[in-house]
Amino acid sequence: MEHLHDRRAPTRIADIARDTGTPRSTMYELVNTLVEARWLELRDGDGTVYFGPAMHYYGSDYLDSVDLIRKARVEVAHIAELVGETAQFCTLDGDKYLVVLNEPGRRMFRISSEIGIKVPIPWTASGRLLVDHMDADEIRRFIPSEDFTLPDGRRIAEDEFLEDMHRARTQGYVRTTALVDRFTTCLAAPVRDPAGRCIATICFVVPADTTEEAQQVMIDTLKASAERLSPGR
Amino acid sequence: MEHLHDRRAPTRIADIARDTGTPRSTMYELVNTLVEARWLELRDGDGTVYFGPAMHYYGSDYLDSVDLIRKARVEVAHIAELVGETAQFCTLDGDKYLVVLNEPGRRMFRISSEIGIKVPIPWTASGRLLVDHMDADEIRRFIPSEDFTLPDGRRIAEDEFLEDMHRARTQGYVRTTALVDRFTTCLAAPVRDPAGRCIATICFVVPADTTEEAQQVMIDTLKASAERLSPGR
DNA sequence: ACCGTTTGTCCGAAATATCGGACGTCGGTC
DNA sequence: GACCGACGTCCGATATTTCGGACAAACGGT
Repeated sequence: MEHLHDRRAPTRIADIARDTGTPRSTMYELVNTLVEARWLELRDGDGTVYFGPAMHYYGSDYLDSVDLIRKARVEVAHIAELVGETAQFCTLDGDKYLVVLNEPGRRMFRISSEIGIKVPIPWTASGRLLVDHMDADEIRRFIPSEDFTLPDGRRIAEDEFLEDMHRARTQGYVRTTALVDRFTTCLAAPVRDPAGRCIATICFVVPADTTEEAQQVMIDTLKASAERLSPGR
Repeated sequence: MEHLHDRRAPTRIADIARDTGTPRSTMYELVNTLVEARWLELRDGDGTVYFGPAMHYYGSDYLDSVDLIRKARVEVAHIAELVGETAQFCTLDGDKYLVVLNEPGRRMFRISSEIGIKVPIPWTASGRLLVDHMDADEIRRFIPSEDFTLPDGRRIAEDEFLEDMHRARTQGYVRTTALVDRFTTCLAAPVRDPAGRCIATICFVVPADTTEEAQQVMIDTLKASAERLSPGR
């Protein structure tokens, strides 16, 4: 299952066996068992398998069972529809950033969601909010050093990151441009627990050439949503 | 996992063991393994377990991988936001009706979704569309006789069902009131394949006292969405 | 038509998980 | 303070699954 999630594509059984180092005969038995239970599904008739409907049912049960996520679903759907851009709800998972909810905007430009994919904290706007309760030392210990290197090889200076973080805390939102992707801007606002600690973020992913006025509207929208999601406020 | 899905609530390990007839020690080992993999999650500190985040990630991958469902997500989110009522996307699973997508409306009146729960076809509005390619004989063979009995004991006459079905086909939508629940009206429109066969439905679940004008707007909305979802049209 | 590769199934030996019971701990009740 | 039931862990015997190799069928390129 993990392998399929990483590949994010229907995969042939023999390939799964080879790439995970599992004996072929074992993988065939395993997959057949899981297909019967509808955890997996045979696709296309070309012998590939991928996740089946049972995963969706169980996943929905999970979403409904977590209070904050259930509320966030409503907010994310609402603001994505309102603004027409891709909206997300994100948290930390260990020392990585994680997209929990993704609602694509009307713009059809990125189909694949990144739900469940872990990303280095410094690569993201939300990351600057999610660690803003730590001081410089704690952050250095918490975020692996290599995570400050972007996919294109550029390196984010540590004090630049800390500066972003402090500005974000005073402004109540954060904006980053051309971090992971040259043409994308991210806008994020913090969801905070009663102690003021950022436990999640809600954000927009928009083209970098979006007008400043439009971005201001989005920032206000995000702040309002984030406030509604912050427990005990 | 199936047991948790049926119960739809965090459950204590010992209860799962008892109710599924599994030895207690086995269930403890099993649950601990799955908790480590984040397929399950310990809740509340009261020793209950329920689905974990991994199920959500895998479920999202499934939704993204099925073309019709991916498109339906956009439609359902859109019309739920537009109208402010609960919208759903449904299909058949064997001889049962199944909610695949559920987007709650602004009305907060039913929190729990029914995603992945199977329901007898005659209990639903959509059911009258999903079998409308069959003749009376085929339907009699396809739908178990006991499924024509509603939860409150009333029985739906077979020719009444057939009549509903034919009316639905000519009108392009179906409306049912007080079927499963005395105060609820369902409005549904068919998603059809190029051969004209109903492969899914998109529907609203609204209070029975919703005005006729509002319902007409919803019906038009549903028909437009269903048309957009119908492949090869 | 040929041959090398991939696919899916089958088998017995070896590795692993399950089972059922025993046991210590924890909270409530009388 | 003694008793009771529920929780969680541990253990050896037993049942199940995995493994690796063998094999036939299907496929693709020359």
